[in-house]
Amino acid sequence: MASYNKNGQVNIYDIARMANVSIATVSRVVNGSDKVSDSTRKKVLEIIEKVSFTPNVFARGLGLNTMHTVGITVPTISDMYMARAVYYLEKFLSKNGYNCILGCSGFEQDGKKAQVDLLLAKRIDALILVGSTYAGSGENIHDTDYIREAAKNVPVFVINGDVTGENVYACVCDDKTAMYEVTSALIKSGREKIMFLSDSHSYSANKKLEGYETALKEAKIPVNGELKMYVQNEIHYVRDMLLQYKNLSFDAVVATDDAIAVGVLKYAAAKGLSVPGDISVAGYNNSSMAIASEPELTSVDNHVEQVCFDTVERLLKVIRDEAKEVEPRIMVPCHIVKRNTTDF
Amino acid sequence: MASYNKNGQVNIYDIARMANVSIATVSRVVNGSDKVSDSTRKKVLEIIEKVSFTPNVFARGLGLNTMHTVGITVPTISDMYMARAVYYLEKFLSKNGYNCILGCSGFEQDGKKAQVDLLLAKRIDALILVGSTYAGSGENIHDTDYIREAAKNVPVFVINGDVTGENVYACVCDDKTAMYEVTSALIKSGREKIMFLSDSHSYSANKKLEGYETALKEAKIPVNGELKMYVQNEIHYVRDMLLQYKNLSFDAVVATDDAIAVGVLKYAAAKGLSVPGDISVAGYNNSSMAIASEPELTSVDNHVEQVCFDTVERLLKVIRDEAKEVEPRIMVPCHIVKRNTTDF
DNA sequence: AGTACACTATGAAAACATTTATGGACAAGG
DNA sequence: CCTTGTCCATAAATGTTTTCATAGTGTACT
Repeated sequence: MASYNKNGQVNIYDIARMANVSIATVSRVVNGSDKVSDSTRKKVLEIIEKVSFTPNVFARGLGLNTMHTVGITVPTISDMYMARAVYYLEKFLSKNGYNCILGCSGFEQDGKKAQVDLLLAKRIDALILVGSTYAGSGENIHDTDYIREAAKNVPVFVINGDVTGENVYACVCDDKTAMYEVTSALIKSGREKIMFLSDSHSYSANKKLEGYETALKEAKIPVNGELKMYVQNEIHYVRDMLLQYKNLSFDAVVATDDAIAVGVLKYAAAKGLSVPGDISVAGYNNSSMAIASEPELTSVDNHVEQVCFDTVERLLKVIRDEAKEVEPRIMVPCHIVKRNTTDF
Repeated sequence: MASYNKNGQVNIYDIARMANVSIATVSRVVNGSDKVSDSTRKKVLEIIEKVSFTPNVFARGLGLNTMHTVGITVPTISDMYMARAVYYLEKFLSKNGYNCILGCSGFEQDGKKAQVDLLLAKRIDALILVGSTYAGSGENIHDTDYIREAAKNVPVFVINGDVTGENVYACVCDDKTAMYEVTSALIKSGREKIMFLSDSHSYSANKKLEGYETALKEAKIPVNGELKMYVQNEIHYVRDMLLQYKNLSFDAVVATDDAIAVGVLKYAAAKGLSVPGDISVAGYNNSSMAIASEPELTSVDNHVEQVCFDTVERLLKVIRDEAKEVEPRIMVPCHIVKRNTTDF
């Protein structure tokens, strides 16, 4: 009985005709809003069910100027931390009726900007940027103007980044405190030559460095530049790099990611050093690698789930025009997961 | 100079007025199509650039009945294999002007169906389902009718699943051959009591089982049901489970995922068994765990990148109405990455 | 009882911003 | 003068939401 249009889909006119009502009434029924008599509502719903009518999102988007979609950009999803973040964001958002459109921007500034523009063109309701708001990995240059530019159109939520501005909100892990605590624990357990291995100059990485240095200073241990190194976030790269040094002397390592820490374990194994006896090692992110390695890795859990949950919660508030109630910046604590590569 | 409409956005009428042309001409310029004189095109483009006009996707979607979007469903993205798949799919699709809308369905049938319906309602141009088309993880029941139902609306592409039907296309890894080769290699290196550890009854897992059994039969080794076990895909679970058995005798293990294999390594370490001396172990998926473990894990690389690339390539063909040219089902070979947990 | 009034349920039509089919103006070539 | 081709404008079509208007119904006041 349903007459189909050019696209072969039932539309609101078909429903209206079949139910002997106007399209306005059908629309009201579909949107659950307003006052419609129970009998009419029932009649319309039955027909909608029978011909399985789904309102056209484009037309709806045109009318409402929104499609209940949020954009998520990550540098890459091929990284356990990012993957988990996307997983939780999607989970919480879809639970609230929002779809996620995903963009992997790469680590370059150009890619990120392009990705953001692409998402904005889709008329998303909000934008979430996960991590790495800095440009490049070796440079300390960063340009976040394009983010503030984007914020003129939609609220922007940054996870583990340091952008601020009108209509941009941030949620960060307290990486500084976590790294301070790890380093302090190592010092208390008798370590003095603690190496800091990082894979980037990102906001998070810099906070971790601050925590590390604060702990050293507090213990009156001079900060030794030679013990601070930037490496690729790759197990074998780290192992091989450390093996090249002849006169490197250290008795502990704090790393900004588990892969780096595992690289140190491989180095220790190659040199015949015992862990945590000769060298204590602490990783970061509490990834699956932390329990795959031998010995199993002490690591920092940065509560991705919590961060994502808080972000989505605030995002929904902002979208619902309760922006005054949401803080522009919140911080979530981390916690240390003690395993077998440290003796604290 | 630009006059803004209710939503504060420049529209095609504004451009038309400023350029002294009709909106049809602006549309033609924007879409690059048709014949427009160079002078007009230039004039219009300049104005578009100046006021940074972006066509409204909703209106465009309404007119074209497409928004250049494809839906991707995965059971979870919090799994390295899935995460990498999504990464590559997004990469190849966005390179071709398509956006991805992501849905994590969970492993339950209901969730999957709901997720698919949600995506269809968004009028996606195609749907990609990654892995696990089976229901549950312990049951062999599967209902793929909802997928064929979805295929009535959009082309469906299944990665590592066994659905077939009108308008559904599949791309699978040759897991059977890979597992056959791993098992054969273990047999040739002198192993006889080879255990098969799997985490699911998915299509892939079943293919792996077939390969395993084929290799045994070919070598005239009887298939021992006790050596075939289903476990959780979790390192410590596997270790603890194996430790519970008193009289379990095996000299090799093939696993359907690296995490399971690493669990076996942990078991061996706890029992004081040498790997690969006393027990040879082979993992699957060649994840980051494979090089994090000690010794490093022999594993199977199933070429996610290739699978995703092929899928997107065929998807684009189908969307461009070249469906006759694309095969409904293709298979991509895997390859074994030899490391230190096997002596072949 | 009659009238004014409020309120409910519903319909008509405008608005949303595009694409595209149709056809017209104009120029060039026979 | 007729034909052909190029460039472009007019208008229809796409499928909703929402504002405004109105018919109908019940209520209170005179």
